[in-house]
Amino acid sequence: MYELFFEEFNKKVPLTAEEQEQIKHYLTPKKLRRKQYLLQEGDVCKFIAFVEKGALRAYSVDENFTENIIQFALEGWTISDLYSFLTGEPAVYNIDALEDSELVLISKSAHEEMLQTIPKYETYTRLNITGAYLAMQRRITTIISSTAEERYQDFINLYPHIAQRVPQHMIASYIGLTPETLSRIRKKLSSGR
Amino acid sequence: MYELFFEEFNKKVPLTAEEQEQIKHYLTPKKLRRKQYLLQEGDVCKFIAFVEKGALRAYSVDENFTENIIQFALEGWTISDLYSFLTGEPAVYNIDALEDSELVLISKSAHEEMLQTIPKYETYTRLNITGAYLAMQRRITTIISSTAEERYQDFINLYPHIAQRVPQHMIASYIGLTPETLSRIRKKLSSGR
DNA sequence: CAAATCTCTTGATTTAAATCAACGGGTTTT
DNA sequence: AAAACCCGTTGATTTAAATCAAGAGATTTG
Repeated sequence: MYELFFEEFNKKVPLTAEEQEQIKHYLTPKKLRRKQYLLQEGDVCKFIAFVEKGALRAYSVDENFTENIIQFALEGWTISDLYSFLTGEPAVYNIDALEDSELVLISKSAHEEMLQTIPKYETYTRLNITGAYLAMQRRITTIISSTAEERYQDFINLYPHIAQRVPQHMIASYIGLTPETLSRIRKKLSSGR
Repeated sequence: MYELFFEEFNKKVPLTAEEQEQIKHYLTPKKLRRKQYLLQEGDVCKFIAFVEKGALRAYSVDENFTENIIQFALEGWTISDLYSFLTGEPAVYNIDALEDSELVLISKSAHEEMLQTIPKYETYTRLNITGAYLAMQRRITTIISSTAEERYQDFINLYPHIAQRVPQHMIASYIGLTPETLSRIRKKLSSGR
């Protein structure tokens, strides 16, 4: 249990066996069926979820019932409405499972206690958030300065594994396009380039 | 010296007088004239800069010599090409001063040594990057799901002080518009709403 | 297994924003 | 103080992407 979680943790900050045991006590496993919610808009986000298996997404829904995909999380990734988690404000995102999934949950109290008592957990947290920040900065740069076609290419290069598992219209949303536009871009790319 | 830096630090993580002294040894002051570069694309970013006074921007320049503004930093904010700083890769951004500015620089070695030896510095770093991450997520959400007009309104609400000090065409770039489009949006907003 | 729901595609049309171009007022710069 | 540059505005035109609409396979669900 928690194999992948600790594999990823050790990649960032190597742990002794004892430290690993200590951290285990703060973790909670959770299984989620496809289409089940982990979090709904308006609820307070009470955990950070690490994906051991499966795939999730975070998204908002606007006035016209259009879904805006904010984030995907496959195996080895972490997902949460971090703003809600940190501030206690109601979540602005929904998070649900795109496939049957297995998660490792870190509750708010577990998170805070580990930050206070396990220095390596703070380092782990810092490295995680730093990585997420850099990925997001890249995403903004791409969105602001690239055409639709370039954005799609960039996405495919960066996340080929996501492209294979996730419906196309969600990818369209993630890169800020309508499904129709993405369909046409793909057609163009596949045919005469 | 370093008044604002420590004011902001203490807001996030309260320091004793001794800790403050200890940290001071790792800091370097730097003055920058308007239009001077702090960092040029291609150089390795060797510091994190905290703005005591003045205003800076980070931006890239594309094939058509168009500037893409990635970030503004006024008093109390931090600016850097974090990817370059952390990995040692050449910077993809330029950073220069929009006004005569006074900075506090933290070199890479100072940063790493403080992370190792001063737990409160790691906490400070974690909180900083977390805040930057949340701000960036908000920015992405706005860009992906809002019209040009909404993006501008959002910017004005969030950063009224930047809007007052920075040329309009840079704000246009920051929110992903051409200067002409922003000019027209402003006209529309100021007249008949 | 039939119905319902998803998902992607294609076509026609509209629309928001970019592009191209020119101008006038400011502000540096020399 | 003249020249050069920077900045915002406005107009005409183009273009990329959105919207509206319909249909055809897949897949899920009852």
